[in-house]
Amino acid sequence: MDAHLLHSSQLENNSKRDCSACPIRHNAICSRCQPDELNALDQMKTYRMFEKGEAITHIGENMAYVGSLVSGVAAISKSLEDGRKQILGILLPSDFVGRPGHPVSTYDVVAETPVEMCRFPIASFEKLLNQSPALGPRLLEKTFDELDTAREWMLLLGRKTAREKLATFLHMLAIKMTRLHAMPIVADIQLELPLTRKVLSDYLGLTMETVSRQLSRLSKDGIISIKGQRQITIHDMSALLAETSDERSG
Amino acid sequence: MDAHLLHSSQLENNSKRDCSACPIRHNAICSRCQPDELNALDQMKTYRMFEKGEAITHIGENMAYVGSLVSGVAAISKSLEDGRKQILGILLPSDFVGRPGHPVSTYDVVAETPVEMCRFPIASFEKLLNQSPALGPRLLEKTFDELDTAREWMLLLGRKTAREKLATFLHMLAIKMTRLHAMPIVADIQLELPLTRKVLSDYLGLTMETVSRQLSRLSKDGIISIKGQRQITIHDMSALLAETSDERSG
DNA sequence: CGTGGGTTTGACTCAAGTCAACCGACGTGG
DNA sequence: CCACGTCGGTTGACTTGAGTCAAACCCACG
Repeated sequence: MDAHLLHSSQLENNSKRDCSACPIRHNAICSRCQPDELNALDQMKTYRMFEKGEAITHIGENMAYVGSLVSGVAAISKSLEDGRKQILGILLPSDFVGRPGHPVSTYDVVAETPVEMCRFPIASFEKLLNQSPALGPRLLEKTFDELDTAREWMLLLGRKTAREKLATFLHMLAIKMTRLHAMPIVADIQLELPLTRKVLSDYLGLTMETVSRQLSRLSKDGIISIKGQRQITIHDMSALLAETSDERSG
Repeated sequence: MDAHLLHSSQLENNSKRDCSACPIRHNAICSRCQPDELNALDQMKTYRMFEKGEAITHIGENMAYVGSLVSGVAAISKSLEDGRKQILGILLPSDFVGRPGHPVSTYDVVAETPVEMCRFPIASFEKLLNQSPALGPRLLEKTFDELDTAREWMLLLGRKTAREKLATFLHMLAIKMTRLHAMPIVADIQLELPLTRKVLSDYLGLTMETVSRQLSRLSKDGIISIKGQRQITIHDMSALLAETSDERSG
């Protein structure tokens, strides 16, 4: 804890990582920026680490920063008064956090693994947003993408069975992984589950136990197999797709 | 009702309604436009009526237009292969339809009442979007608002009970109505349900029967009363809020 | 090798879905 | 003017999928 915090503050102090070497350079909010805009962002950026389980922001907080996730995984969530929790989105590297113009956060955002963020003071960012011709359109595009993802999930949460939810999640994860690693879609895709059963259940609107049971059933049915608690192999992508009940799969 | 339809089809033929007299002028995508931009929009706009039940767009369609809803109510939805349907959002006057830059629709959008739209050819609109300093930020703001709404609904769909869902819907509707009509929040708020039980069930991720039962129960519990099938009176807003289980209500 | 967090599995419960009958308002046509 | 059909809504009886509670399990780690 202390060691880690020390590490973060080191990063915070010395780091002026070169944007051109940035791993999320071509996908993040800055991806369309010309050298002059990139330079302006470079001036105002600072890096910050969040450890696993740490809150990046929480409901009602007045955010001083917006920014991009550089590495790690974070979850956006909301809860009911008795603690029932729903994960509203998973943030991956290059995803944007914060809403320019609305500094008060409407969500909890928590690091699910160690997370590194590239942050901009919200006021400075808003100012640049009003001038830059590249920043606004990119943010709009990213926001539309998030809206599409959220609505896809609404269909899952409102209308899919537990088995369909798991199948959809695994299928989506497999597609993301193969795209990311530019792998061919073949038989026996190997996945490393980045989430615990509990987190997964909060993402799918289920309980831990139901997630566990449905994974077992998919395994018994030969569609996937499970090694340990995090290694999943998909044997039959088209069978998995069929289990999602999505329109396009029929 | 008939008068309204007549009025609208007249509009379709002759219409070049003056933007300054437009009922959604101060809320729609154009709300921040200066006279010159407004003029450009005015040049490219056409009005179109959709009758109740008619598709405004459907999944996979290549949209020729984007635009604003001027009057009526429409529903955005997605379905599974066996017909299970989830409503992803309700469109009210001043709401925007379409995604500039992505002409292929990812949703079904259906008129739930007679709907009037103010439409812009998508290519022309995109061009203007790149030049106008007012259009982009407003669209971004509207998209963020929709994202917030969608995520609020994800919590409802994933984690709330049937009773909580109904309470949340009624509470939200009451807030909207009182805001819209600038009414004080007092006891006995009268609502006219704009949706059938079936549509409501597709919005809340329930069946028609469950919606009906929960409304009856809320009525028996004295929180609301139901006159006919569309007139609902809320007797106790704070009791209703308590039934939502939302964080802020506790 | 113990200890503990994450996970699996079983037995039971219950909220919501399914299936079906019925109700009541409305519009149409004999 | 009444009979009829339709459509949306309500209610009841029954079923079921997912939740709850609890015990056992399995590595991973110190």
